[in-house]
Amino acid sequence: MRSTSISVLVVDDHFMIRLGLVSALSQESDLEIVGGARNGQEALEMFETFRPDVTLMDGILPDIHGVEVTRRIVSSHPDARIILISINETAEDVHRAMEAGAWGYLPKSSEHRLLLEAIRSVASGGRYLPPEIQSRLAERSLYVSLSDRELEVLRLVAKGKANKEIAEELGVGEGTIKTHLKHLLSKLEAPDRTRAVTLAIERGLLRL
Amino acid sequence: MRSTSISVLVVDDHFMIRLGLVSALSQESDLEIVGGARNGQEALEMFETFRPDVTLMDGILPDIHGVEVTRRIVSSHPDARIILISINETAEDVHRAMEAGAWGYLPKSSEHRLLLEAIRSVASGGRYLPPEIQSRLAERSLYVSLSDRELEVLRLVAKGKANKEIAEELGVGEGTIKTHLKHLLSKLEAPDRTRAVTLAIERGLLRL
DNA sequence: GCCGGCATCTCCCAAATGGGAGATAAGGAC
DNA sequence: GTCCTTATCTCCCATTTGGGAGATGCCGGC
Repeated sequence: MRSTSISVLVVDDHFMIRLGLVSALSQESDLEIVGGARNGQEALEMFETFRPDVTLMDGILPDIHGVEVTRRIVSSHPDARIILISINETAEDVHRAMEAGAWGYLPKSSEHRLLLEAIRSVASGGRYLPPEIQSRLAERSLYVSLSDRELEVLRLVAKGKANKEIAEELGVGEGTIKTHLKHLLSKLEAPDRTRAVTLAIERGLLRL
Repeated sequence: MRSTSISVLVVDDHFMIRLGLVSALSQESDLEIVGGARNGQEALEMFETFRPDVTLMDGILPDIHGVEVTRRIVSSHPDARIILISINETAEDVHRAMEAGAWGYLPKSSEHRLLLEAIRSVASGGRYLPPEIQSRLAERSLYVSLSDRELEVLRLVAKGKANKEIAEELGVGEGTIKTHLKHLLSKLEAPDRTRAVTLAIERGLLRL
């Protein structure tokens, strides 16, 4: 981490967003953009190459989820400073980003000032969360974690599979699937399987 | 429409995208950005004020859907040239954008060159669709239109409502809801209500 | 060792779901 | 006028769903 200027790596598959970020940061004398990655693979490679002070990472990438990329980078470089940027501002999402080792979270609608504030704050070792998200994070009673099996079942439910079909596909009894369903319905507090799917999508547990 | 330069209105709720577009266009001598709107309401007002040659419109806006904003502008100004920009590149989406009167469609991942090409093409009276989308549009056998009522029912299904609850909410008999469901299931070729919801989301018919 | 979470399985049973078939009425398109 | 779509309704009925209340074996944490 050089004292003279903060090096920044931008990771986003949308050209327009990369351009917006670059244009916002290039006006600042203490920030220097060292690279722009279009997907998770490129992000991992570029991180190794440039070792940026701060990485701005989009949540949704064509290959790997941004949270997963963050997890991988942090596991090999615990001192990495990553700010996740996402359209999706659910408490779920933020929670998982933080858990993965991100140091900041920015909604895509953030103004110039907040963006710079976040980068500088994170570069100097601080955390950054937008105020309205901090408060929502506090009352995150809605945070639930589904087991791998439950998530797998839910994914098949989202595909329109019936319990019996899911049972065949996973090679277990139908009763087992019903039990998993029963558990995940109660975890998500969903009245039925359809709402369980839409809730899981809303909370970022499931992707279409 | 001035012959000297093309005036452009940018509509997007994400600051970073607006910045990206502005920075991409400001380097071009024949393009002039006359305004940036953050939502549908602002877009309508700004369009009236500036009468831009070309409007770049995001598909997802906080208040009204971009396609709907397009429809409204075009209905009062049939000569409006609007390019829809979206993350979502389903044939469905493009089809509805075109139907609403848009003259072009751009994925958010589009590079600089395509963006400028689209603006200039549309400003001079042409249409613009990315090549890979044109071909997909041709084989859009999957395009189905749900009636207003069917969509309303499906929205409530996505919320986890049972047929009986939906019937009460809409003030009709439960049998009626079942018929609507039956019709929309067959239109979407969905095996059950859950898959109907996820399919509708995938195809951009329904938003969470 | 004990306990909690997970995955698996077993009953029972009321309620919801979805398919089939058909009918009526209103409104628009050709 | 006829045809089509939409919305409304009515039967019937097999299958599915989801809740309740268990039990077993396994693994990891304390």
